[in-house]
Amino acid sequence: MSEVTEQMRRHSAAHLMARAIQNIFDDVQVDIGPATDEGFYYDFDLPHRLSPDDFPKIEAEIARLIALDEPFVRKVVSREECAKMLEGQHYKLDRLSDIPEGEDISTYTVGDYAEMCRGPHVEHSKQIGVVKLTRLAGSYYRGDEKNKMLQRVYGVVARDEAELKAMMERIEEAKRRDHRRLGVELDLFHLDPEDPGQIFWHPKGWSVYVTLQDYMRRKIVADGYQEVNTPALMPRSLWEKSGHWDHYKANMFITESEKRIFAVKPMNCPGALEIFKSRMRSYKDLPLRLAEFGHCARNEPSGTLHGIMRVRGFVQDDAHIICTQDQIGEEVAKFCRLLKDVYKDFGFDKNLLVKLSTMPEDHVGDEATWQRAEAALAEACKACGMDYVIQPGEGAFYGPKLEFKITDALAREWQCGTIQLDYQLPSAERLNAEYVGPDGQKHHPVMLHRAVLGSLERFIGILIEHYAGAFPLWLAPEQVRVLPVSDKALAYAEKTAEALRAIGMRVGIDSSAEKLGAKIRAATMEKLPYQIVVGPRDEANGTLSVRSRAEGDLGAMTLDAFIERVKAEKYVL
RNA sequence: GCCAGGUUAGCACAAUGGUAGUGCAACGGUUUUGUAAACCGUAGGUUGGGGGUUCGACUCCCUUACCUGGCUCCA
Repeated sequence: MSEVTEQMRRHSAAHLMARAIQNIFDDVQVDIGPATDEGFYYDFDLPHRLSPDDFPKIEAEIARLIALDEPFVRKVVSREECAKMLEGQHYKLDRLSDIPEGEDISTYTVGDYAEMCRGPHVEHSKQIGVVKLTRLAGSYYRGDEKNKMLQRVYGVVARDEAELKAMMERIEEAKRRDHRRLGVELDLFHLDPEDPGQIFWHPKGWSVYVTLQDYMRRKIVADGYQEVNTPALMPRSLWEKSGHWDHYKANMFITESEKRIFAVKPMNCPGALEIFKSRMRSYKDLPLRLAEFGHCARNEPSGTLHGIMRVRGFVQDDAHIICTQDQIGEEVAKFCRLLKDVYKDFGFDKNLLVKLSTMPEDHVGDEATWQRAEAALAEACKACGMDYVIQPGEGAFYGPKLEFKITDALAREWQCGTIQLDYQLPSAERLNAEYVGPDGQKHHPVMLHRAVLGSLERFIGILIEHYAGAFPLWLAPEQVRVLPVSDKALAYAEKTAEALRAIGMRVGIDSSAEKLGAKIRAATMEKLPYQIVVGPRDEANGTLSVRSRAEGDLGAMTLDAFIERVKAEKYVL
């Protein structure tokens, strides 16, 4: 028999949990319970409202079932036999009807408990190990919010108590990296419960923000973009023409002035097209790459908000490329090169997940155009050596897209970069953007919506967790702090700080009355890249005593030597 | 928005129906300090908001806002 995989153990644990819950509670309807990357879950519908207080009882029952060490027995059955077995389990029966005619229907039986399941499973229940339930959640049947919400129980599986403990410690470590926690500890930003989803950036957090933004600005200017800025508040008439009023109104913040309705922009694209339309455009102007760090507001449902990663007010490193149909391929490839170049600077180029979303059922435009567009996206990925997975039918109704995803400290995926093809917005039905072609006729251009970092807010959230708050030198809000050993060294400390500020470094001085040890501890807790200790001895020798976050005490060196060091480390990227 | 669980001082947490505490941070004083926490003192709260039960509520019930974990959605 084949080896027992982690997936098999998790999936088998899910079966035993379903059995345990049915043993304990009455009138349990079971849905499905797959293994996940982390553990497993199972969805139930039962009159009893499950709570974490129920976990010990359920875990004990699962442990009892595991200890019985019963075999998991697979059997191929007829549709009728399976339906008979599932009598009264209407979610399961509904799932049974999904299985195409002619396909094998298998069941797994363990002890007195049988379930329709594709498998595979462990051979004996003891192979599962230790099961711990971790959390409880609601989940719509078949993932559709129109359906009933079921109760989902999540759990993890470990070989033994020691491995379980190690798993729990990993979760604790991830929590320590959580950007919401570090954001407060490092005094980067705060969120006000009275103003949900809006970020108050503190001096240090804003330093990271503008440093990142300036970096991105240099990158895009070098790549042929021009930066623009468009109004935050735009009139209803514009949103009606763009289609947002019909399709996006629920997510827009709407306001009124002198009987006219305005909306805070949820996207920058109409603004970019207004600029394009402000004068007659020639095919010689294309591609036109208009970048905008525009502040957008989206009224996201309260349940979706998450720290600074999912908010209601944010800025994307947004740009709109207005081009001809023929230019799409080259523009997408150019974008992918830029994205890869940028991600490399953060170490995100390696485990990057690229998703290509193709034509949905509900779409505009003919299929041939869609196919060409999808091919252009796929081609661009290949040209840059990026693997991608296809998400069939997940594209926007106006065009296919590429999404670039990064994983946070708690293993959640976040979409950062994206490039979306849009045939709709520039069309006559929408904002009616036109250029004069070589034939002297007017044509509608194609629009590419794209962002490399996604929203700056989300990207910074990911960076905080990625670096565990220890920003690389170029991004650190305070790159160096000078620590005078006492007031007597204060003048020399100030002179040193001035010299470093003169080369554009962000420098602080700890002039508090604390002892040196306490100053070092404080700077260390704040994760500063460099600390420079100065005292009478340094002043006499004309040196600095340097401490690096990565390497500890580096001993005495001259100011010039330190400057050489930070230049080599690229204190500006 | 939906399901579940939370909300106690700036932060991290305690107090299971009977006088709201501890640590760090803050503030004041003393100490002038050489590589991860000097010492002493002070102040800080209508226990998220509102309502109810009770002689008495941080504690029990209802309601509301927000947060957390998922689901749906999404940068």
